[in-house]
Amino acid sequence: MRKKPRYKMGDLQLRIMQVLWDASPATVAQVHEALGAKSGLAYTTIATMLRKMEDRGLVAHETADRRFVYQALVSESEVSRGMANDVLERLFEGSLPNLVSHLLRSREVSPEELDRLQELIAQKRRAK
Amino acid sequence: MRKKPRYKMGDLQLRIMQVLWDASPATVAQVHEALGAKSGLAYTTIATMLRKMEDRGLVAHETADRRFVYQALVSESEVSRGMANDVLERLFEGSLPNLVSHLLRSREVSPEELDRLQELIAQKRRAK
DNA sequence: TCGCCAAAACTACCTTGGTAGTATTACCCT
DNA sequence: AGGGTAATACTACCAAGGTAGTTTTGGCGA
Repeated sequence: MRKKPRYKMGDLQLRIMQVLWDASPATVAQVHEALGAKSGLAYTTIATMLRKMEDRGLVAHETADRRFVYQALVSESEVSRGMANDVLERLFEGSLPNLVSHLLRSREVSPEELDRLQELIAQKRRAK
Repeated sequence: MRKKPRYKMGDLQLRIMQVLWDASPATVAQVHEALGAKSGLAYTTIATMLRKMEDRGLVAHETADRRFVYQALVSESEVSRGMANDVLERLFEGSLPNLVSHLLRSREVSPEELDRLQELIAQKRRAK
């Protein structure tokens, strides 16, 4: 059986996933294109990475027209949840307020963001 | 010169840092003790790891009484900030509300936590 | 049919984290 | 002084992420 693919991944892998998340099935060339511009990575680097990611169950490919078309197997949502929860557990004792408190102290937060946060809380409260 | 130590670290490294954060200067044995109980790691594993971490500038040691006494060089705060901001930037476009929204949807949040969150927002608003 | 070309396959190498065995050292006790 | 012992130093390995060159393959156009 397919084991749960670890949401944990490196930087390049995440960048690749992001490409796949918004340009759903994509060829190696397309992924390379989407990243390569600024990153200056070789085509083969992307191809190798995609193959490794397929081994880990993060993506899958099918062949079309003699070239591989890759597709994400894990959703952005799962990965985000995984990584966010990970930080939460590893550093903030699983407490969302602890995390938020830290972040409010250490970064700029616009009034609009505060509004949105407040709205989110209120909403959650209502949903309870 | 000593370059900015990357807050990014693996699991064991973080666990070791956590020990150092709350038992400030500690010998290898003490760190091992603090972790070893459940983890079953070899003494030398901890020693090796600490040496590697010293190379990366995460910790420093001095010798006392023929053994190394280690001390964290980066604060929990810095590391937390670093890792939290990292997730924020990499996955939530740097938007705290996006992160919170995601987390509120994907995990249990007690009423007390909601209270605390609300309080944090209000407080931040006042401080503005 | 033959060769070119693009894409995939294979191979290789480096770094870092993790894990630990073995060797060395140095102090202290008898 | 000699030996034991506890700590560090050294060495080795493995896995995964990252990076990319080289080889193979297969289809297509001349």
